[in-house]
Amino acid sequence: MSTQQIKQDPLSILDNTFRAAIAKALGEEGNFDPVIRAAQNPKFGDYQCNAAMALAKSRGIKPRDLAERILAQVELGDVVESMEIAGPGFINITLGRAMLGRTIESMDDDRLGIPPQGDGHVITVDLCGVNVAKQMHVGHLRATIIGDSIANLHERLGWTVHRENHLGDWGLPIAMTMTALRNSGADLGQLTLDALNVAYRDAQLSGRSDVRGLEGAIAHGCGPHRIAELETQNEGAIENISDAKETLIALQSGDPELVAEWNALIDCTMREVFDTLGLLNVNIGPENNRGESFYKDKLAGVVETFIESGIGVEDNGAIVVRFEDRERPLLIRKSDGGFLYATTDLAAIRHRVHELKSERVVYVVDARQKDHFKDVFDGSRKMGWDKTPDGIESDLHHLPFGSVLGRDKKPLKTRSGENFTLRALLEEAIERGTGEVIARAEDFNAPTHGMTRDELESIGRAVGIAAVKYADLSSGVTRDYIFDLDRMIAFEGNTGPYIQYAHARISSILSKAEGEDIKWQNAGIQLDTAEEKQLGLAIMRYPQVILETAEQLEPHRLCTYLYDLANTYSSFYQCCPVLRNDDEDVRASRLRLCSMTRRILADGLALLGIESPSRM
RNA sequence: GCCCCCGUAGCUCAGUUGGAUAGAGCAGCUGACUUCUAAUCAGCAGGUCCCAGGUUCGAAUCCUGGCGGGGGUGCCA
Repeated sequence: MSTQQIKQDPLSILDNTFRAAIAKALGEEGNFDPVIRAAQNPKFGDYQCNAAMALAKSRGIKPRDLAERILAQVELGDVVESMEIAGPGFINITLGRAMLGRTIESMDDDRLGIPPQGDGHVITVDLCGVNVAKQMHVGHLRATIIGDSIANLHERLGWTVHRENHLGDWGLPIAMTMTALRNSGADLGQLTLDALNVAYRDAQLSGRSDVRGLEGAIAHGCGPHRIAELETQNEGAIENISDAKETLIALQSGDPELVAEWNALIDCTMREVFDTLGLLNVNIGPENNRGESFYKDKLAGVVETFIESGIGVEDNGAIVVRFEDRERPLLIRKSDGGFLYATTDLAAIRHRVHELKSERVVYVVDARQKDHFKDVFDGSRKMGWDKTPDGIESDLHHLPFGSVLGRDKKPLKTRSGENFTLRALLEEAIERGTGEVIARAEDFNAPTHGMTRDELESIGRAVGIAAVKYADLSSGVTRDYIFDLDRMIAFEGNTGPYIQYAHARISSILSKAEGEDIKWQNAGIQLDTAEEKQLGLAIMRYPQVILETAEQLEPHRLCTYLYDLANTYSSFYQCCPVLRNDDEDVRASRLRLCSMTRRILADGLALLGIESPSRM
């Protein structure tokens, strides 16, 4: 992914031209980065070339002299309107309006100027990651919507995308929950996820016992947090564990009754999970389920392979992988013969890279598992498991996201100390959004006035969900953030609804133009006013933003761009009458600018998993 | 103990990968609706970029050492 893939736009032309000019000016062979950047301040033009200073210094020339020599080599015709040298050796570039207009016209196709990157690129996105018998909570919000957005972006670029919902559907915790449910005589067919969740928690509390783990933790100087946690666990009963282990063994060996119960457990969980995912408007369904159980029969083989290659070694009865640069080993088999989540993750990497042939595997998992993924990735590299069948080194990438906190800056809990369910939070957001939409529809002049209750609720849902998702996606993924519905639903400034609103206003203009049978689809784009030109420059940047957002795995870059585009449009909207303009050519040009802006806003929002109502 | 992340305006955050006078939103103040949707726009005010060194033409950004907050740290996931 690089700028070179976008051929026709002024930015690429500037890049290529200055690249060549620098070599000529220096009289040297070589590929010099021309450091073309958008100007921060309009008084410095639209773009600038910042290469002269660094290059001049290392060659003992005056930067401004070098800038002069570079400029003498540059032949850009009408791509630029003017260029001048400023400050220590900046070359400020003002783009030609006609060329800019033609560039935007050329972007007016079904790809909006985004170059395809087809050729069989494959990516796996590990996202959502719900656990069977547990409610979705805010933690899953991020793993779901960030992952969905990353997947969307790569799809948009023509990649083959595997969305993998790595369910926690196997192992002792599940067996313990099943045992607890059996003992309580519950009817699995009638269970709600709430009841399941209670059973899960109770089973965890009553069953945890880990004397060896505690000793190890103390011996290895673990933090007080971990030690206290393990001590608490030890206070629980031990018998439950052996019960659960029996259940697990029976389940493992295919006991039909248990397998049926296990499936019922999954069905019960996923019914509600998919309801919630439906509210969230993400593209994740049953076809994306590939949980831990998928890998259960591969774990013994994984460990054996590691042992045979000498990379997995025995230590106190356990099998570990050691690394040269860290003390912490990677445990892949417990001393009691059981496997760990690292084992499953290794099997999953093997599958994703070797079977699915992914050249990129992105794990959208919270930041606390950073060390774990570092170890698992390095462990798989030691085995060469990061190589696709074609020998490509796969980019194994943990995308660590920060925690969602309550207003007290502590993990979000209800009064009684429970996790909020994600569904409850989303429903509240939808309620707030709907209330707002209905209130505004009461205004006789509102475009939504007179719409049916169903229509208004549909818009309200889109607005409420947009508020939550945009608030999450618009700040850097690694940061923690405070879940504050009041702020998210404020709908002013840098929010999802603000962008939706810009989209709705444009839609309104375009539908009026259609009603008046005004033709503009093939109009020449004119950028005579400052506002039109700024809008044109913003439109032009879209393809590059998409490439960078996908490459860097940073959805907030797209958010920042969309906000800037919506904002730039609003200034244009204020200053540049469209339908009211008497000049047919100007009117048609502006309509085409409106159309491009609307399509980019809708496309960008869609990539974030956010809907774009045409009225609100 | 060791490792990782974070620290930018009163609050919430950007900062184009080292460029010019550090930018937005919210909150505050001033102005703009008989007007294509005011969920808007134009403007004012607001800064020890945690601290101290270093690297260089140039540092919020890179390197070193501190301070403060959070997280992780061998048989849980």
